[in-house]
Amino acid sequence: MEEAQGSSFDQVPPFLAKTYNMVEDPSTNAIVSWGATGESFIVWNTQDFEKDLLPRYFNHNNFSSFIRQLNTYVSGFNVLHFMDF
Amino acid sequence: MEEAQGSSFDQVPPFLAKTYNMVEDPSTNAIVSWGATGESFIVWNTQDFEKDLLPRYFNHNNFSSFIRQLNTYVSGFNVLHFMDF
DNA sequence: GGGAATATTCCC
DNA sequence: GGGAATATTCCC
Repeated sequence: MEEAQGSSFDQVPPFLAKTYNMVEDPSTNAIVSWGATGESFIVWNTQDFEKDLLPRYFNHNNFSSFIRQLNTYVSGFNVLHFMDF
Repeated sequence: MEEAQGSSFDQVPPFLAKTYNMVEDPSTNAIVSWGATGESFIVWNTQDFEKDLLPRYFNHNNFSSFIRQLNTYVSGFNVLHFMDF
């Protein structure tokens, strides 16, 4: 074995690890959750997502800032759906 | 007159304008205030400064992050004093 | 969407 | 202290 220490998350950029954890957390599935195939995630409540969830993981509560950085990592991918009420 | 619009603060980097306003505010003089000559500022209570004041102006509450950026603007200057209790 | 400016963190 | 990586904002 070459690398023995740390989880595989150590090699994932912080932004992606945080986003994964944020979507993964079952306690917030009413706000954001994985899509049916697990290849997308769905923001069910944009207001709660940006004002409540984002600041738990990031230093801001702006949806657009989240999208800006998401685009730097997954540009061109169809990884998220939005839902507004 | 060349430039007619906006205050002179428009030309000041955001970090310096925020820092100026933060120090200038008389209501927080117990936490941070100008030094006697007005050429320095004094942090009287580091805990309150970083946990209460910084987040009002910046996206963090870390003293070291504040100092890091201060150094990019005023490197080599003797502009602040610290006081710990 | 993304380039660029600025901010924040991380680490030496 | 500050270089570099990353994050956040600003603006097109």
